[in-house]
Amino acid sequence: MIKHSKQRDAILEELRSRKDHPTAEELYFSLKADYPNLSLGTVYRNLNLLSEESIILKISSDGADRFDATKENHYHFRCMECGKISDIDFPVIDNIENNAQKFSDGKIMTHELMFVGLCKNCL
Amino acid sequence: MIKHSKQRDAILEELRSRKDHPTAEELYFSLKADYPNLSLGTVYRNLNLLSEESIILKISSDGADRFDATKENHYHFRCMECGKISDIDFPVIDNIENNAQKFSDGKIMTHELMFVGLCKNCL
DNA sequence: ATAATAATAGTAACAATTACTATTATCGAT
DNA sequence: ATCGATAATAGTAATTGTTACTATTATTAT
Repeated sequence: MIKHSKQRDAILEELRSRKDHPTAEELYFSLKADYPNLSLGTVYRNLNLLSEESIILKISSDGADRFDATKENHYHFRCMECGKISDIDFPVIDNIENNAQKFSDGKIMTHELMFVGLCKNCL
Repeated sequence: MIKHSKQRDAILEELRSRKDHPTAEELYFSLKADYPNLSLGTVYRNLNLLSEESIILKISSDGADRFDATKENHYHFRCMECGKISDIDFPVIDNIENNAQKFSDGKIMTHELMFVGLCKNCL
């Protein structure tokens, strides 16, 4: 049975308020101001819990995992220099999972598209 | 100046001989039979070196990074249950980087497409 | 063959994440 | 509202994946 917690609410709210895709540690430091005795483990535990529930998205990349509060599928851009990940407004490719299904003997359920290059800052 | 090494050759050869996408540790144990005093650090160092040279591809995912000897762009399938990554023979989407470029203020250089679901084994 | 130096093995250090444990907060039943 | 059961937390320790360090070995140009 899952109980409410102020910390979890705050973590989700903070993540939703940001358009970047922060790491657990970045969220932790942002929240530390309002919740001085928040624990980093709590941030990790809740982010994992929320991503298991598909309420948020976990993005694995070089270095620390990043998190994204947007639930509808959308695509990302990663800077190969600084590692920052941002959304890209490229329209989601319709039906691609059905098309890909014929090439797989597993069951395709979703897809992730990452564009990679150099961000404005690093150029 | 870059010098030859038996270890590097063996690592690349082993990676090329496999159609899965092993982790550094998996490669290390495979090679250990033929190179009993191979060091895990050597495997990591060479895999990083080879991926910086774009001779191989590093795939970051949940848990340990995985490596792929195929240089031309192609797509992958990740099992959300066991984490294994395999190739999928879906045709590479032509021109997608140019199309995406208009949605980005950075410089898009490549793209990565990952299908996610359940593999045959885990179904 | 020699000298310069890149690469290695082995180990220590590090960073990101998870596990553990005693305490606290939540929530349903009274 | 209080109580009891237990989920969640804070704080810390442990684990995992990876990189850094150092003395030794291997490679290559001369």
